[in-house]
Amino acid sequence: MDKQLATTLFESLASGIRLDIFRLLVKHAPSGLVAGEIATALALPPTNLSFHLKAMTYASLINVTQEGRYQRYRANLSVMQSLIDYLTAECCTGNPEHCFDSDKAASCCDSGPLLSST
Amino acid sequence: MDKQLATTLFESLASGIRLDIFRLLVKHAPSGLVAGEIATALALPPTNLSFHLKAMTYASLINVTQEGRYQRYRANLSVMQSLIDYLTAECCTGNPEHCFDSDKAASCCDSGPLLSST
DNA sequence: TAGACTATACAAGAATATTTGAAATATTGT
DNA sequence: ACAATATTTCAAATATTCTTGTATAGTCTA
Repeated sequence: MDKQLATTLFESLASGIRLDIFRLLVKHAPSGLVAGEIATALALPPTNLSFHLKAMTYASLINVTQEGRYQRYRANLSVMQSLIDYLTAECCTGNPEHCFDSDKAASCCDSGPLLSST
Repeated sequence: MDKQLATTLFESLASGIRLDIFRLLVKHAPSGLVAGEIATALALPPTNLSFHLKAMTYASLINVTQEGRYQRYRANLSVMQSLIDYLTAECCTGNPEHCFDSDKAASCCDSGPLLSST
């Protein structure tokens, strides 16, 4: 996770429409949805949806596979996880003990629960 | 954490400059930095920095306190934590068992480690 | 192959964000 | 009060993103 990817991912989430798309796909993980289902669910014109799906796919926030004439989209949950790691890792590079207030610090910077599985 | 706030926070992180600012402030938590120090560290013209600081402050991603003629900025780590919660909570609302692949699912959706402190 | 269906590519305009310098505000020190 | 310092506000130029319609490409069924 470098800065460029992180920025691109945040851009992908920084629009109400794209956030809706992502959340919809997360709710429908792991089967995903085809473009038409997303368009219906969110009441979006197909071209506009396609514009956002393309941006999100380029950012690797979602994945697409072809199914006949349909395009099936799925949330890329592992890159999302990496982004979360990237965000929280920051708080450990400097002064872990000061990162969050007491209890939060424990969950972020110790070998404890928060995002430290690897 | 509603959608509006989440979108605003993502917008705040969706620029290389603002991401740099945030990461810099996270590294300097909890003391923070005054505007001039940030401008020097990132080699930014003061007006441009001010523009971004204002946006980030409005989004509540950072906080500001006045110190004489200086403005001291600090990363708002708890709102960041809420944003992470918001992101990962999504994967639990639908099909937790399918959310991440096996091991990842455990860290995200069980009462286990990941972001489940509350 | 024809015809229907799904989705994307392209292009133009509308809307929004970014950057910068000049001016303004506020505080400190003499 | 005056000059110096720190930062913000404002306005204008530039750049980027978003939205939509039309046209295009691929796929399915008969």
